[in-house]
Amino acid sequence: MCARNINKQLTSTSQYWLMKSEPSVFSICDLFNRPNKIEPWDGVRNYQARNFMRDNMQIGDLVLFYHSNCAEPGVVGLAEIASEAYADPSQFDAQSDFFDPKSTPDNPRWLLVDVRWKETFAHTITLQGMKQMPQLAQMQALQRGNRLSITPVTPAEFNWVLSTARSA
DNA sequence: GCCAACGTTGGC
DNA sequence: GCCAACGTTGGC
Repeated sequence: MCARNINKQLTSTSQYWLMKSEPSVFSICDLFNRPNKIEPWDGVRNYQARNFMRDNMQIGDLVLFYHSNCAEPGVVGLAEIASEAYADPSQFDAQSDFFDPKSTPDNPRWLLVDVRWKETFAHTITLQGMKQMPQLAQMQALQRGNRLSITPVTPAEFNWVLSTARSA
C-alpha cells in the first residue's frame, strides 16, 4: 500500500460533498443525459478542491449537486462519486480552456473524479432558502465569501437538505 | 454588469 | 517570504 492510500484512510473525514456547477455550462440535466449518467468532473483548478478529490473522496460518497451563477442558485439534486481520482485530461489539451502548460502526464497537477447522477429534486433547495435554515448555519458552502467549488458536508446537513428536498 | 471576496502569480 | 497586481467566482 502506498503512502497516499494510508493517508486517505487516516484522514478521510466526509462521506458527503457539495459540488458546484454553472448550469449554463453543465447542469444536472446534462448529467442525467450522459451515457450511464456519468461525467468526469473536469476543470477543477483549485488546490483545495483538488485535494478533497485526491485525499478524501471515496467511491459511493454522496454529492449535493449545486447550480451556481444562475437565476436561482441552489441544490438541484443528488449524485455520487463514481471513481477514484485520476488525471484530468483537459490539462494536457492545448485547445481546452483548462489547458495547463506547466502540467505533464508524468506529474499531473490536476485531478478529477467521475460523478454519477442519482436524483433530480422536484424543487430546487435554493440558496436563499438554505440561508434561512438554522440547521445549515455552519454549512461551509454557505459561509460568506466561500468560492470553493467542492466542499464537505456534514451528515446532519446532508440529511436535512435531502429530507427537505423529498418532503417539498 | 457590478463588485466583494478570495486565490494565484511573480517581482523584489 | 512579502505583498501588489491581477484573475476568478458567484451572488445580486
